[in-house]
This record gives sequence, C-alpha cells and structure tokens, in this order.
Amino acid sequence: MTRGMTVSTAKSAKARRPQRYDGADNRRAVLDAALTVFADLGFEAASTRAIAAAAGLEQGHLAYYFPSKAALWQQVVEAFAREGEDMLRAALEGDDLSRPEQTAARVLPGLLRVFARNPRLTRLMLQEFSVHSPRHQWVVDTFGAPVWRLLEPLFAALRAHGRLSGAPPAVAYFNLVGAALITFGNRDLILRLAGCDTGEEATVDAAIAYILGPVLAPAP
Amino acid sequence: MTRGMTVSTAKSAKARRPQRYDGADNRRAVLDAALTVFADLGFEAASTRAIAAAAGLEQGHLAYYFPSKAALWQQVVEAFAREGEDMLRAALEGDDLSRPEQTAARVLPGLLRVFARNPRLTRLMLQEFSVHSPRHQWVVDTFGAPVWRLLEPLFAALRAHGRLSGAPPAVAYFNLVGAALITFGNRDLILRLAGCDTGEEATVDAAIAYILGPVLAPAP
DNA sequence: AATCGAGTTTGTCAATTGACCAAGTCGGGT
DNA sequence: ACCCGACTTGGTCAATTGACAAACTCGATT
Repeated sequence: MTRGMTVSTAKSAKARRPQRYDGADNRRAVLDAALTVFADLGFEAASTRAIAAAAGLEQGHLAYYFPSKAALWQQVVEAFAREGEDMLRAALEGDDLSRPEQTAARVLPGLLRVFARNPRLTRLMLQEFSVHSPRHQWVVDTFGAPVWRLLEPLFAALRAHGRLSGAPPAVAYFNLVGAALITFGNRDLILRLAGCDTGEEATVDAAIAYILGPVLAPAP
Repeated sequence: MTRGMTVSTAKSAKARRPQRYDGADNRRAVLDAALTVFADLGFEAASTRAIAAAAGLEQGHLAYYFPSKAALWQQVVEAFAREGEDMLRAALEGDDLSRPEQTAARVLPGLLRVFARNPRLTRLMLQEFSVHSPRHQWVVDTFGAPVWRLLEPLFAALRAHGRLSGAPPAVAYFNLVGAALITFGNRDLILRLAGCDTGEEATVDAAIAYILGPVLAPAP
C-alpha cells in the first residue's frame, strides 16, 4: 500500500512504458513465483531467497520492485481478491433481494468459481484466515468484512424466505466459504488422498452444486 | 514420535509419580501454552520463547520436556486427534453399513462436536492442512488418511442410497470437513465479523445440523 | 549435614533471514 | 564513442531463533 506501481509510473511522461529490457516481465515473474511459494510454504516459511530462486533471480533483486516481503505478499493478494469482490459488488448492485433465491443462483456460483480457478490464492487466503498475523487483520478488513457485508443481506433474505434450513445466515455463509476454501484450495491433497480432482471441470460443477444445495433448496 | 512420555516413565519403579515438585504440572502447562500459541501464530511464527513465556517459564526449560520444537508440536496434536479417530473407529466397528443414514446420524455429529469442543486444535489442524511443511505429510498420514479411509465406505454407501445429492463421496466429505474446520476453528473471527458465536451450544447444534443436512437428507 | 537428582535458570552459539548498499551490466539516445 | 539510467547482482549486517550446556535450587533420602 505504501508504494504500488511507483516504479513503473515514476518519472513524468518519458519512460511510461519501458521499451528496452523486460523489467516488467520479471516483476510479473516475481509475483507469480511469490504466489506459488507463499501458497506452498506459508508466509513465514517462504524465504525471499526461495521466491527469488523460483523466479530465476537473486534475492537482492526483489527489493527493486517491492519494498519488503510483506508488501510483496500484499500485492500478490490484491490482484485476485479484488476480482471476487468487484464481481460480487457488480452482480448485487441494484438488486432489491425480493427474490433472493434467484439472486443467489445468479451470484454465488460465480463467486465459488473464482476460488476454483485460483487454487494457489485460495490456499493463501485460507492460511491467513486461521492465523493471527499482521496480515490477518488486513485480509479480514480488506476482503473478509466487505464481502460479508455484501452478502449478509442476501443470506438474511434467503433465510426469511425459508431457505438455509433455518440456520443463522452467518452459519450458512461460513459453511459455504469454508467448504469452498478447503475444497478448491487443497486440490493436490484431495487428489492424493481420495483420487478426486477438484480442479476438473465436472468436479467443480458437482462441488458447487453440492455446496449451494442447502442455500438454494426450499424449506422441507 | 521419537520419544513420548520417556521423561515421566523413565527410571524403573522409583519416581513413577514425582511426589515432590510439580514437574508434570509444568509439562501440562507447556502443552497448553503451546497449543494456544501454535494455534494463534502458526508453527513458524510461534517462537519457543513465546511459548515458554505463555507457560510462565524460560525458553531453555522446554528442552527438558521436549527434544525439539517440532516434537512439542507433534505431542500437542496427538492428544486431540487421537480422540476423534478413536471415537470414529469405535463407532464404526462392526457396522455393515446396511443403513448408512442411521450410521451417519449416529457417528458424524459426534465427530463434528470434537471439532467444536477444541477450537484451538481445530485451527492448528486447519493450518497444516493448507501448507506444505514437514508437519503436513505427518498430519495427513497420521490422521487425514486414516479418517478418510474410515469414512469413505460410509460416504460411498450414503451415495449409493441416494443421499449426498448425487455428489462424489470425496466432495461431500471434504465439504463437511472444510465447513467444520472453518466454522469451529475460527470462532473469534466469526464472532467479530458476524456477531455469531460458533462456540455457543445452540449455534453448534444449528451448524452441525446445517453441515449434515445434505449428508442425511434423502434424494429429492 | 551431606548428598542426590529432578527440575529450572542463565548464557551461548551457529544458522537463517529480511533489509540494505555499492558496484556492475547493457541497450539506446546523443 | 560516450553517457544515461533502468535493471541486476553480489556481499554485508543486525536481528531473531532453536538448540544446547553449564550452573543453580531445593526437597527428600541417607
């Protein structure tokens, strides 16, 4: 948050797009490598040297693009989670929730698909969800809370319309989030353990339908 | 796994119960403090000094009971997870799964209650679930795989009997586990965010009923 | 009261790590 | 041919950390 794209938009109008070299290319490589290493090892265990190595660079090089390890981590997260929240906000805009089942059927599968499409970042979020760290509060404030505020009215309306099997909206919501994070964030583990590939198209569909079942099903 | 209770059962028959001092008491204090600190900060960020301080001792003291930080962590985990697995194994013993709905209704709520009763250890497991670490493989081998092997036949039978809304058994199983880990492992977060206390008796019941809904409900 | 030994503290050490910096590379504009 | 500046490297540094060991406490045994 302190800087951001400072480097590439620095000067005035001259080097707005650096034609020579491929610095921006390396920057993307670092972000991608960091995503993988952070997701695999967790923030603490992921050394900047391991990230640099995964990107094919030297450790000192990271400081050229990112002021600190924490800032790198944050920029890795921002790209993805923004997508999910923006999608939700757009999809819910102007919806009066008079037919919450229809709204849910229109909005929630897309949200779950964001998780399914990004297993590495899903695992990253999952990690910070369950650990008190300088990053935890930031993730919760920046994404957790806004998304919940966005979806709380929908879940409340669903319950008022006899869905959710009578469970409190928060219970249904975190049930959904938990199932999605674990199912789509641990693709390798589930494949290894149960021989089921939760990245496969058909399985994604089945999992989403299963997760949303209690949300969309009418009261018995 | 290398040692275990070596210290307290060491010698022959003499100091079987140390009447003097309260060494065993401190040992328990360390285990409890370690559970809290590990669950709050994660294995890497949890320093042995912080654990010792939480137990009211000095860092060097930990080595007297536990050969290493990793061994301490392992002993913290073993106590709990054993309970869940043993309970499952006993409850499933001799069951021919001819009425899987009844078996599930008899066995699964108890499993979920184990999670609900132990939020700190639930969070601990949740962390290692999503990170490749020396501990990940151990947790999966020691608890993840055995529990899945134990429950796979039940979920397969449930599906064969028209439950699970037609989803693959693995999808339903990890849905259940994910929902439980997140719901009961992040009690503080959910309380802070949504004002819903997933440690409260009534909420536990509601969450368990909601989580098991698709598992126990007959096909539509 | 001398000794024993489980329990506890204090101090030390090597290794790892993130941040930082001084020097280098290299293509293009002049 | 020279220089500029974006880009890259290699090396250094202070701080933290887990492991370890030597010394100390103190009730009980002798």
